Amino acid sequence: MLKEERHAYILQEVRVHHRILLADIADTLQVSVDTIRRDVKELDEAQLVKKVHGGAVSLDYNIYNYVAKDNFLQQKKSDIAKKAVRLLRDDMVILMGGGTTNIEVVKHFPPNIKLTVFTPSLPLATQLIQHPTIKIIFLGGVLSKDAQISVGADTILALQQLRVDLCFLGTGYLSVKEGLTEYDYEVVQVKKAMIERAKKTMVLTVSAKLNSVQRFQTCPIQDIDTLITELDPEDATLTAFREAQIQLL
Amino acid sequence: MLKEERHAYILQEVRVHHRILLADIADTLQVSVDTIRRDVKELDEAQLVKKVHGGAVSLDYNIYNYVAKDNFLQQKKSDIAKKAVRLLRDDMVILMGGGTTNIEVVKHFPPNIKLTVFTPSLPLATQLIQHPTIKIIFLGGVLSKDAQISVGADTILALQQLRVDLCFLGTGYLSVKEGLTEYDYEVVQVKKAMIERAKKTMVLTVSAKLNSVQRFQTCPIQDIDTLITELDPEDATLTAFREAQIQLL
DNA sequence: CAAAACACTGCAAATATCTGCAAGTTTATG
DNA sequence: CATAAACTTGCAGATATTTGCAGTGTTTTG
Repeated sequence: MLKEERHAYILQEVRVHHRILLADIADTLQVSVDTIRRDVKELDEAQLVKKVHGGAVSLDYNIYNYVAKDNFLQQKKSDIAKKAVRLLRDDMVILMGGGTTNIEVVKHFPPNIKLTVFTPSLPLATQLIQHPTIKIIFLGGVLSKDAQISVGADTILALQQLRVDLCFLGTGYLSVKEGLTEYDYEVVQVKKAMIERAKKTMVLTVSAKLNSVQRFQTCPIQDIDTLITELDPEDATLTAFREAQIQLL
Repeated sequence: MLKEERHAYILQEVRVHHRILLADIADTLQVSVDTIRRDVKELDEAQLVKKVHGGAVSLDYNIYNYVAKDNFLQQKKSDIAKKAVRLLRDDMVILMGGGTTNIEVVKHFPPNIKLTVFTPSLPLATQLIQHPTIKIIFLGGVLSKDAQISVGADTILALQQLRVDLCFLGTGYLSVKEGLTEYDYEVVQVKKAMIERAKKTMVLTVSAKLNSVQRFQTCPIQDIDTLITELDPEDATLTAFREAQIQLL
C-alpha cells in the first residue's frame, strides 16, 4: 500500500467523521500506529488535518463552537443529555425526534455504543453520521422547512412498520393537564406515530418549557413514561409530574 | 514492446485504479522495474500522472493539491451548476443525488422557482431546506456514512413509486465504454433506481473525472441523456461522448 | 498521583531510487 | 547500404526512503 493511499484514506475519514483515532486507522489499514502517526504528521504539516493527541481532527470542524456555545441553556441541555444516555444499552433500537436537546444527546453518545437509531430529523441525522458505530435509518417524507423533519403520510407509514425500545422527544411543551402539545399540526401527527411505536417514551426538555400549552395535542400525559429535565428529580417544580406517575430523571 | 505502448498501459491503469505499483507494472509487462520507473518519470514530467515512492497516483487523486485546487474546482462546479439550472422549469418534479456538484446546483436555483425535489442525500436536503419555494421529499432508508445518502431496500422501494421529469447525478465516473461507474455497491443500487424512474438523466461532472472507471457499473452510456461539464460542448475532450449520442451542455 | 495511553527518538531491515555503463536497437544521412 | 549518432534497456553498486520496533519521555484520565 502506497503512502499516498493511506493519506487519501485518512483525509477521507477525517472529512466524513471529522475526527479519527490513529489506532483505528492503523488497525483498518494493517500498518503500525507509528506509520499512521507519521502520515498524520505530514498531513498536519501540509495543513490538511489538525493532529491531536491520539488522532486528528478536521480543520473546518470547529471544536470551539461546541465550547463557546456553552452558555447557560446549553449547560442545561448538556445535563439533560447526560441523564438520557444513561438509559442506553448496546443493541437497543430507538427513535429520536428533532430539537437541539436531542442533538445534545447524540453528542453525548458513548463512542463505542452500538445502537440503531430511526429519525425523521435532518439535523439529528447529520449529527448521527459523525458517530462511528450507530446505524441510522432516516424516515423519509416531505421535509418541513420549519421543523426540519420529515412529515406526512410517507413518514407515518414508515413509522408504522417499527417497534422500538425507546423514543426520545426533544421538542414540545409538556403540561400535566394538556399533556404534550405542539404548534405544528404535521409534526404532531409524526410524534403521535412515534409514541405509538415505542415501548417507552421519554420527553427531554428544559424546565422552563414545562407547564406550557400549545394549539395541538400530541398525547395525554399518561402516554409519557419518563421526563428528563436539568433539575433534580426531587425538585419542587416537578411535583405535579411526580403525582401524575411520570418517572423523573 | 514499445515505450508508447507501456505509457498507454500505465495511463490506463492509473485512470482505472487511481494508483499503480511500479513492480506490478514491470511484472505484467515483463520489463525491468527501472524501465517502468523511467516511463513513469516521463509521464510525471508530462503532468499525466503523479510519481510517488513505489508507484504513481492519478492527478485528481493527488491530495496535496486538494486545498489549492479547491477554488479552481469550485469555479468549474459553479459553471456546471449554471448550465444545469437552465434546464429547470416551474412545477417540474426532479430527483437529485449527492455530491458537491449537486449542492452547487441547489445554490444556483432561482429564488422563486417552484420545484418538487426528491433526494436520498442528507447534505443536499440540508441545502434545499434553505430555499424558500422548493418542496423537498427525502427518500428514507439506511444512511451510508461514507456517501451520506440513504441506501438499501427502503430507499429503492420509495423510488419505485416515482415518475419524475429529470434526474441529476453529481457523483460517479463516466466513460463511453464502461458507462457510469461507482466504487460503492449500495450507492449503485440507489442510482440505478433513480435513473429508471426519471424521464431524462443528466450527469454532472468536472471533465477531470471523465473516462475513469470504478468497480461497479450503474448504467451503460446509452442510459445517460445529457452530460454537463465545465467545458464548451464543442471541446475535443468530449468527442467520444458526442459520438455516443449524448447531449452535451 | 499513579496507571494507561500516546508520542518521540534512534535504529535496523526491507524496499525503492539513482547513477553510470554496456549491450542492443532504431534512426538519420550521405 | 553502411555507419555513426541517438535512443532504449537491464544491470550493478551506491544512496535514500519507508517501516516497525524498542526504549524513553510526555500527556491524559480516573
